[in-house]
Amino acid sequence: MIEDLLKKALLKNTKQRHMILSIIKSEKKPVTAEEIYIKLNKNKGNINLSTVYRTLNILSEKNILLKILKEDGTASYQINDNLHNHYITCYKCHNSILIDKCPIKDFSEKISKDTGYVITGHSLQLTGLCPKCSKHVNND
Amino acid sequence: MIEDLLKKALLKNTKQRHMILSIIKSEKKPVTAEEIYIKLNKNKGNINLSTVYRTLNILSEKNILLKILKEDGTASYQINDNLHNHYITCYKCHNSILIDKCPIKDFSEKISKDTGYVITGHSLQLTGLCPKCSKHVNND
DNA sequence: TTCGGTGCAAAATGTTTGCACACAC
DNA sequence: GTGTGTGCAAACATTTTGCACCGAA
Repeated sequence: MIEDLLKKALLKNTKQRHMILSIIKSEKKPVTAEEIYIKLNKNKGNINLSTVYRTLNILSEKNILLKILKEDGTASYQINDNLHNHYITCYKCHNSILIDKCPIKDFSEKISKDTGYVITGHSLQLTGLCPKCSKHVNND
Repeated sequence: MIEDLLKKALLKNTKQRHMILSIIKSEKKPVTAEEIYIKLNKNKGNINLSTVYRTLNILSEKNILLKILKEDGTASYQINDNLHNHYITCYKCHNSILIDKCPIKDFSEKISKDTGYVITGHSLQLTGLCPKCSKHVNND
């Protein structure tokens, strides 16, 4: 429940936060602030973009959301459960496809043991050439 | 040799590119455009920041550099050899430490086989709590 | 000589902030 | 009622772009 998430984080349960979280929850892919903002206002939510950013920041700090950085440096967010995914993006055509299993999970434990850090999140982005583009490569 | 790198990428061997690449090569850590710019002009290089950005972009596209995104969405760059590193950053005190082995290397092959993508780069950033901070956590 | 590269200034993009008001607790 | 959260507008930081000139091949 969204209310519980907010309570757990000691945050007030406002209409805005509720709507933002429910959009993120309903998505399978990580979403950007802009995307959330657009969806909100399609549903006549009338929520300010600053509020979206502020909410995303505070929820990431509290580890309720996972901040994912895309190639271009913009951020996406998803619920920080163990079901998240990673993508590989073609640097030519910008197509991206899902990697069906998070390779970090297995590694986390080892890293945690080695470093003493409690690992709460990670961001992984692979880049490459998709099959189509790698066929007609001439290095340009 | 820097000239060879540029030749290989079919790029002209200019003074600016040479200086930028030699700064990146001399660093152990990934460096930002700004940092390169500052170092350049300390060495009275007098190179424009746009040029730095353009160079970094083109060299990343050619896979000579690896673009690394930091938590805040800004980019750093390092030479794209097999010796690069990853870091884990504490979300409280922002300390970061080195992870001594890149966990993705082993995975790349499998992913490449599964997806048909040619994997040319990746960006991995772990977040967590360092040992010191995880001791006095009370969720704020 | 040609075309790619650079410098400069200006714009675009994504994100953050200060302030006054609003609303959850 | 109090203090956290929000809307708005303005600021900010990073990165990109248009254009004229420059210089490597």
